[in-house]
Amino acid sequence: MKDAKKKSPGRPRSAASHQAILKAALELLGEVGFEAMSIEAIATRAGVGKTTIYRRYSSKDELVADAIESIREEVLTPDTGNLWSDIDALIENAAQISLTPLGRQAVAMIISSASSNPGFAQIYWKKYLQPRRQAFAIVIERAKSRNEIPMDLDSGLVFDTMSGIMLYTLIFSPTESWTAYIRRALSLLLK
Amino acid sequence: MKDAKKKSPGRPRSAASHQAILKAALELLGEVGFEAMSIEAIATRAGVGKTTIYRRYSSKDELVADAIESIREEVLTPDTGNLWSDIDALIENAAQISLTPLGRQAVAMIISSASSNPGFAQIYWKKYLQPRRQAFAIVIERAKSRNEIPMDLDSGLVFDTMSGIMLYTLIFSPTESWTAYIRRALSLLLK
DNA sequence: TTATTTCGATACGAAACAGTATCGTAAATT
DNA sequence: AATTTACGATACTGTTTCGTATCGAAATAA
Repeated sequence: MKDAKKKSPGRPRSAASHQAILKAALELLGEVGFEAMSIEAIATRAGVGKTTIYRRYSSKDELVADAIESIREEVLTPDTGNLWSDIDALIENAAQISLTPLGRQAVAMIISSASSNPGFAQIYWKKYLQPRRQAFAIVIERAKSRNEIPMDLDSGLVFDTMSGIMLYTLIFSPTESWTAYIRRALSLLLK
Repeated sequence: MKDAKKKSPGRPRSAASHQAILKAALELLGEVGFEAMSIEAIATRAGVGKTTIYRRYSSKDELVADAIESIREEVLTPDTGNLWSDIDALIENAAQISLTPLGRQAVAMIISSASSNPGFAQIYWKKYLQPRRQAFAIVIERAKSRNEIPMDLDSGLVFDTMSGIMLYTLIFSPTESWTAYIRRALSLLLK
């Protein structure tokens, strides 16, 4: 990737502008949502000409997909030696990512595009959820080897259920704290 | 409601037009989504003047909220004498409501408006989810009295978790059938 | 009948954006 | 130095939608 150094002549694309565009896009996504954000607004906020955006992306979908991609956090695979400590770490991590206007908007965008543009949900699944699902499987496997949970537990199913309750409580906030409620749901699954 | 008969003079509002507006709004919501649907498009499809819509609603939010409200299905409270038969009925019912473009769009709309307009999620919660949550509690209570499940099971938590996995699999379809996957998740919760 | 209100249709101004083109300048390769 | 490409700025056309206003016709109450 990076090895494909500068070969062609001419002024190279500005990395600074590129970053500014992605940053502005993410800010606006969190503030006004996907549909309401215009290319012009992104350009203005980024301090960049519209041309500079159109030179890189041919559609808003493309731009936003790239912007979301750019904030991919590293996948967490806690290993504290205790299942519930591991899980608490995962929940805490998820809270930091999801409980923001941007996180909510990203989720909303994925859902609304899921029916009209199934490919987008697929990308999100593959790039974001799948790695976390596998990391979760490792945590579960370790717990199995410590005899903390039954050997035949389907880690994928547990992960999906956990993701589901996280998503649900993202929209309909529980009366108790988000992390506590998630924890309680998981204890139901893993007891 | 209906008893508030015609009192004021003048031509009454056309019930037929009203229905046509709601129908057109729902169709468009399912086809193009909330943001992309215009008042003009709704009016055209309903065979109605824009004026007729603006006379009833002052914003698209208001119109769509009313349209969604109008399709409220009756709340199901199965009582087959067996917990899993009851649950299967509930899952089947949920599948018929949710697994449509319209259902998906409605969910997407609720989520995306949840961050900018928390009131909308509240309305949905109160009018749609809350009654179902209570109906589910009744089903669970009956199962408790039949000793099918532990007495201290938190039916609300189970309902929320079930709703969560339904929501999640609405977006990221499982490899096996939707209803089967939901059933499997529930068996994890209730075993 | 008369007054009142809604009906669908149409026109209108205002605003927001999309997407393209052009411009003079800046930064790179050859 | 010459060439090539990207830069930000600006202007422009075209489209879409909003929200309001106006119209003659229709429906209803007093």
